Amino acid sequence: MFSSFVEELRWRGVIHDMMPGTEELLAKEMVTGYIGFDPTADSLHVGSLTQIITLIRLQKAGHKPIALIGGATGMVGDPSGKSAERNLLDEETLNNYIEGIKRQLQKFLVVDNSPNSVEFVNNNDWMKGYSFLNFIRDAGKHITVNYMMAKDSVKNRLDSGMSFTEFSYQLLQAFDFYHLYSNKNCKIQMGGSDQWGNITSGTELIRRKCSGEAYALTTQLIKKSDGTKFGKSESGNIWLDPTKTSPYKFFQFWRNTADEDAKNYIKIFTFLSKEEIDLLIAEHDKDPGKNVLQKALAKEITTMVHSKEDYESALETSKILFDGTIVDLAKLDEETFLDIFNGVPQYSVSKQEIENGVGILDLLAEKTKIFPSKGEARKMIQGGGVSINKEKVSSHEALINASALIKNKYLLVQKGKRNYYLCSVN
RNA sequence: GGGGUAAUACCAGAGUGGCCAAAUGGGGCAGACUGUAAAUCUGCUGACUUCGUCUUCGGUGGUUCGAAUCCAUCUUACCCCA
Repeated sequence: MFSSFVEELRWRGVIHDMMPGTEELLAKEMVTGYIGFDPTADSLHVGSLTQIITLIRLQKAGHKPIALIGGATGMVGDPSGKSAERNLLDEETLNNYIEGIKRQLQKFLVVDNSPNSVEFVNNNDWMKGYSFLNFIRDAGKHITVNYMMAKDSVKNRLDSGMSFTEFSYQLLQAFDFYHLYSNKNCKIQMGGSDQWGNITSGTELIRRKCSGEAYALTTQLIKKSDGTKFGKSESGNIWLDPTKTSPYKFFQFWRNTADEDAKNYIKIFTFLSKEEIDLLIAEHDKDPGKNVLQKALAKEITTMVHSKEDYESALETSKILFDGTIVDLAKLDEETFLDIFNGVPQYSVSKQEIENGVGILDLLAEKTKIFPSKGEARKMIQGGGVSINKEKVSSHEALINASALIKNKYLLVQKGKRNYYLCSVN
């Protein structure tokens, strides 16, 4: 049963690199493996999802996952993949970040009584009381600067410069691995492909310090077919925290996956079986216009990250916003109506103003902040990009009055096809 | 330390006295087509309450009726010599 883990990752196409012997070890016994999450924000985003899922798969294969929160490493900053030195976070910010990330991880990785239950650790717990002098004697003595300099994360920065602080990062992370190896018999560290250098510093330290054998497995960087960065939307990062990215927007993010990407993502991000996925792909190929894969993706991931209810309401909202008519909207009772617009930006306008009739530009740019200026609102209207109550606004001189209100209270504004805003009057 | 070259909007990159809010490409936003895709085509892309007004071409000061463009100086970057 243990053998399935690497096999599973392989057909899902997520493996980037492995150290020789990794697969054999995983086939032989229950292995403890860890992945580190650095607190660089108060929430994880979809980019971290790959690693969370890898941990879950490890556990499903019968092994024991450890999720490490980088309370200590977060104080230093990982130079991997970074072209310039970063600013240090202050302690208060960092603590907020740590708490936020811990809460999220706990939602995905549930602790139970089984021998392979997930375990949470924070490297600050063993680093905070560890003196610099002891560290450079215990860990530093075993790793040469020459070895550290050979890492890409360092080499790439030799021209532009790099502080000693960031240079030390790989040794800190290596020490984490060593610590977990000797205290928790943790033999594998996993991570994104950019972590290879850091991870192998760890296996090296383990080998030199206690002649131990430890292993590394890294996952592919998630790519988009159009070459842009995965995990961003026009309005920024897609966060896992529902207050930062609403479940509706989260759902839409996956719903809008390109055809070429959907086939990969469904393997990478869902727990559907090979049979189920093959079926979905076959169905998708028959009629790509039906977006079978995108719908399945959005369903699986929204349900996992948020909840079944959130998925259903996002689906319902999408149906009404994209396929519904204004009549459908008006028919809903008020509670359902508001529910639908839960994830949509809202503005309120005074009743008085609407009753007197308000110019469309005033409404869009002044009464609300849907557009930053009248000029921009005008340009968008002239380009045919603004709709009110699903009807295209044809003139920037249009006047909005009470007769336009849905349910006597609401105005639905659309910027383009996919950006909705709700104005309520009171 | 000496010499050369450069700095233009989100990025790249033209422009070298008035026709310059500044070519072109990319990116972004929107429209058409479609499938809430892709590709393609079209429009917008310094700010502002249209006409029009205002602030921009590394900083500062100058020449001129008029400067992104000429001069001086400073800053920064790259290159060459030491």
